[in-house]
Amino acid sequence: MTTKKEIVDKETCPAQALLKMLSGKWKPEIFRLAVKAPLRFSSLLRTIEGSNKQALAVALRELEEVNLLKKIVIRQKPLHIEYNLTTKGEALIPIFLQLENLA
Amino acid sequence: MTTKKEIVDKETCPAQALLKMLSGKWKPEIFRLAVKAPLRFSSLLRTIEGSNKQALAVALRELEEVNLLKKIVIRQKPLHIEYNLTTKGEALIPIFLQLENLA
DNA sequence: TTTGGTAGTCATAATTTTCTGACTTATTGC
DNA sequence: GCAATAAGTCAGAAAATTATGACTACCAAA
Repeated sequence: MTTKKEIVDKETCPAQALLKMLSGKWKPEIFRLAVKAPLRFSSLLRTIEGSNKQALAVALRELEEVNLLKKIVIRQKPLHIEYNLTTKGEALIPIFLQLENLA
Repeated sequence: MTTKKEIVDKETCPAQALLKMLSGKWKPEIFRLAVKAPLRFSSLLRTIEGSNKQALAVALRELEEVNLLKKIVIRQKPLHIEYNLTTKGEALIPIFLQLENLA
């Protein structure tokens, strides 16, 4: 059974881990857009107002490192790269949706 | 029925709101400790290694502002102030616990 | 009305994050 | 090989966040 103990155990606390994974100015927004559709670097740059290449590159890399996004290289006319939610990323969606019901 | 649409709607996105409410160096840890027991300023200062008055004061005020903590003034021998989770704060616990099951 | 304890505030300094703009790599088609 | 396009990297500058240490507010008991 799951108890309050777990949320209180510093080393394992999953909430702290999640907050860390999604910390930073752009990661939440990138994750949110990834729920909608696969991401492309250049369109992300156009879509996310006020962002810049460096910011997005770092955020995408970090989201990849924590296994929320996966990078897919598509060898085509001009090089294409797509970022998709991983299984772990998808698993967050129903949890986040529950936040709807908070006052 | 709850759909992906909601997590994708920028203005209302509850996940973004939550991440914002708990952003910053100390807020996650303060929230975590508040799950265990009511908080007192001075003991928090002793407990959270590396923190300082300013940091904690700001974090506590912000957690209060978003209605995750409530402040209770206890008029006693020396002034006492307690911070407790609000109903909204309590409501987050079961949601956070589900994060246990993520890879 | 002074003392002692808790709970802070405030201005400034240090640190961390983020931004800007120039430069690099990779691939395809000519 | 050379140009064009996508996807970046990098160093230095700017901005935002966090830390430090001195100071203040409040209350109760003596």
